[in-house]
Amino acid sequence: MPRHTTPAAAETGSASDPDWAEYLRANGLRATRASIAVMKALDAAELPLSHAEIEALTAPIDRVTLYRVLDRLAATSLVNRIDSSDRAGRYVAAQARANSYFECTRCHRVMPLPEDPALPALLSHLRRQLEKQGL
Amino acid sequence: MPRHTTPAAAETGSASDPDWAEYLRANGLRATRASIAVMKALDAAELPLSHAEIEALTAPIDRVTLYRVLDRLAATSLVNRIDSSDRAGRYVAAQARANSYFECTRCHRVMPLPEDPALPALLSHLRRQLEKQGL
DNA sequence: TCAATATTGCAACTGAGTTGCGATAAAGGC
DNA sequence: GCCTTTATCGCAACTCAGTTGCAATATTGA
Repeated sequence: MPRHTTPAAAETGSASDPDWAEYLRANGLRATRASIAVMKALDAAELPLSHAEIEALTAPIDRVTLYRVLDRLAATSLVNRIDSSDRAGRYVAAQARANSYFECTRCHRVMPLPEDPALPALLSHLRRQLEKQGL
Repeated sequence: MPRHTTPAAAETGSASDPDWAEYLRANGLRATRASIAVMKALDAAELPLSHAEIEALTAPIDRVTLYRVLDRLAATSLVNRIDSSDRAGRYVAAQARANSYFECTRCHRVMPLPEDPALPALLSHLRRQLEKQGL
């Protein structure tokens, strides 16, 4: 159940279930098990996800395949890659991309800036971090 | 021959040869062969340098030692670490640090922005890159 | 000069991402 | 629907930046 507007909303299944296969083809990509799964996962995600996080959500897709799918999606701008100072890229579905992101220097989670609708996620993250450190 | 003002200019050798050992000690660090060599190299550098580049300039210092020296210098803010999208950090002597840097997306060299005195280096870099690509 | 403590050098390791290549699966034509 | 072309997949092996453990060594302050 994607939270935001799905582009080229060629709906197929249930009322609001975007047709990722069509979406991918419309953008010149092949509709494969892997690329569809990745789009779904990123679309459903609250925040930018790392390769490892996406891998967990889309198992059992091979990790190299996943890198390649992400590269292709990023090359077509269906997905944006954000690089983080922990040297692990984070990926966001392009239509979900906020203007800018910042990064928690404790745990390297990448999050949008305050004017963004995802602000609640950010605040609760900070709260958890502080608790954890007893601050 | 450092191009910019050396902090705590306790001069020793020839007229304008900063005493790095004193400088390091004044900042609570030990004056070791490695840390002095790194300060010299970074002070003389035109642009932020990668670990590999610094290693070449300070040979024969062990690469792990070099990582540790850079960490310590960065922790004391005598050096700033800039991370680049090619996942390799670049280092600048703190007193040489410009306000902001940008990164060549072809080769990942990190350079200061136009209001900076290092602008000429940037321009000739761009020129070389374009030539190389026949653009 | 000497003891306490930080730094060094080496080997081994981690984690993110890449490359090569044969096997497999989409897409478009018929 | 079937077949061919072409892209994608999956696996193994590899690269590159950075880290960790630890014994040997160097620096500092008394």
